[in-house]
Amino acid sequence: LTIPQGFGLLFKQEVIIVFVKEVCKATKLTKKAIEYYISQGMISPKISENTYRDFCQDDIETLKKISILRKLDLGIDDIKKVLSCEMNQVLQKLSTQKKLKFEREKTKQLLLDKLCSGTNWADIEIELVAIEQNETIAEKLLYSFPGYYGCFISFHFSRFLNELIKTVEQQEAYQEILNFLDNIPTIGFPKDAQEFFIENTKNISAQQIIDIDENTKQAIANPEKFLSENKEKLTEYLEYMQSDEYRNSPAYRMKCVLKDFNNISGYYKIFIPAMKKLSSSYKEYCMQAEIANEKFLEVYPDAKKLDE
Amino acid sequence: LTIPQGFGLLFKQEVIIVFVKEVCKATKLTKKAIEYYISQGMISPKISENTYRDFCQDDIETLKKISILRKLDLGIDDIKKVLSCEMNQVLQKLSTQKKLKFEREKTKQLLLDKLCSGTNWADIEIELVAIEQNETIAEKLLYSFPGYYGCFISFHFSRFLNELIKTVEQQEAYQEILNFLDNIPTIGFPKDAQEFFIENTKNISAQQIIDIDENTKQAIANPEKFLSENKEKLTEYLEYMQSDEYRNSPAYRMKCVLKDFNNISGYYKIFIPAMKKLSSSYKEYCMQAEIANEKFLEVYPDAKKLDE
DNA sequence: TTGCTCCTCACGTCACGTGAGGTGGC
DNA sequence: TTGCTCCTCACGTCACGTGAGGTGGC
Repeated sequence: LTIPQGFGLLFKQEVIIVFVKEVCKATKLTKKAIEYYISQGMISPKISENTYRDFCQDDIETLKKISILRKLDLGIDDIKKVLSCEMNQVLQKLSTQKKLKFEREKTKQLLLDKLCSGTNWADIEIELVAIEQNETIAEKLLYSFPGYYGCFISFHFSRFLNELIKTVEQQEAYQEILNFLDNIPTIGFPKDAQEFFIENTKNISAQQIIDIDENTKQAIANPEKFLSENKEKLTEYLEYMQSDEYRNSPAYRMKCVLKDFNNISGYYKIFIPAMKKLSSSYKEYCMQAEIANEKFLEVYPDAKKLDE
Repeated sequence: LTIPQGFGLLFKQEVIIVFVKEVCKATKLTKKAIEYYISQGMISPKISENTYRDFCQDDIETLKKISILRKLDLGIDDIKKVLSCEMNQVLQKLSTQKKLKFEREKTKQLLLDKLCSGTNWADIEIELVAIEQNETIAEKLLYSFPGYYGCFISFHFSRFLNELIKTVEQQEAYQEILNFLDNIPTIGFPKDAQEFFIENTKNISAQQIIDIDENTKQAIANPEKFLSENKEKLTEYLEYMQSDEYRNSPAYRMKCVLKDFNNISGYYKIFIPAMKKLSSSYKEYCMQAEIANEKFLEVYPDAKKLDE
């Protein structure tokens, strides 16, 4: 749909108005949908003398984008954010949120099957409680921490949150975690650090985040293999980490910001211990991680310096 | 929550009323949710003289079930069906529907990531069209065929429906399929056959359906392996298929019903050829299936009789 | 009287869909 | 005049949430 508006204006002083119906065709949206988006201020076509709306090419482009984002299940408010240039920042969180929801849906799916094949209602209910607990923590993690970091730890920890709470100790740990996460906003990231962080990590996609997590997992599960297969990369990496280039990079500054925050907020002192109490699979993972780290330091003793 | 109503009535003629608040506690539902379910006729507690509602133990049990089913994302109408003893029949379809939706969500997820990492809008739009086409066909298959059979073929074919329509021939095939599926209700399964079918297959879970499909896929992909690994089972199976026991079983009757229907409805003459035109991966699959079948008949020539 | 529970009724949500009723140009 | 498009306005959807305003028992 290209409008020969130039010709119209040039030769005849005639104004060519683009009507809704054409816009509907071009965007495959209904009239009512378009009217709704107008009412939401997402586009603002001029209104001509005869009260008809006049859509410009920009309006149509915007509507096409809206249509796509709606089909990808974004809500109107999120679409507004995406359109107003916070695109990657918003999509990153939403994509992660969808991935997390996805895992829960999978579990619910299995529960439906279980119901179908005769499992009793009480057992299903118990498992549903576990799913909800997982959801609560994962969502709070996602939105308590800025940008990429929220996506990462939310995804990282949700893996360990599928266990049923059985003991009083676990129940207490769950409460501690909720308290911790509810109070994060008050402690908060320093605002400039937060913006800096978001700006520098907004282009990392949810898939990349998962890949990073998955790689770490594999490395920890089998450190010997990881160390032998990645000798060159690791040497390079360690060199880079000790270089001035790194010390002056945004990555380094982000690391420092995170470290400070984790110390001050109680991430290390409250959150991590509570997670270990809550989830035996997480505790197990931490133990493996420690072993892997020791093996790593045996091979690369220089790396000790980096932690200081 | 057990109410000593017996005692109350026996010794004192005193009526013990169970109030909403207790029901809220017992079911973890809100008052408003409970009121809504009452307005929908899902429970009908008596109303005592002082206009207070009096919930019985049955009401509470029903509410607990409703709560669970809502958390599993069933709508109110579906829940009504489940509660009115069509449980397995409904859950089977819903579970399959969810699985299909699930796959689509996964694809949409990837599209979100693609958008995030810079893929242009037009490419995303094209892929969205493919997802919608898949959805249209899969949904129609699911609800055009009764019980287990609808679940099975819907799931079976959706695997091959992720290709983009590029040629005119594909577009035509797509239309043929839609026409075919829209006219199925008019041809229809004979009603008694349909009931018979649903009755005999309602206990098959969505997971089992997928497993069956997956097994077939594997067998076709590598027939030699399948034939050598399942010698005993296959011999047993062929014997059973030739026995009077089988000829008198519901399974046999169902097979006949299906075969007749597939001949009359145009399933073989219209639907299958159109699918081959639409989807190259399905065409490929069919060719493999034919090869596998020949190999099978080489080893078990007796099986030829079964097809007549 | 106060504080508690219970009730009904009305309106809001979200992203539109479905008419009803009226205008403007050919 | 007829048939077409355009417009606005009101009400419906789904599964409740959020008050408002009033009753009943201790």
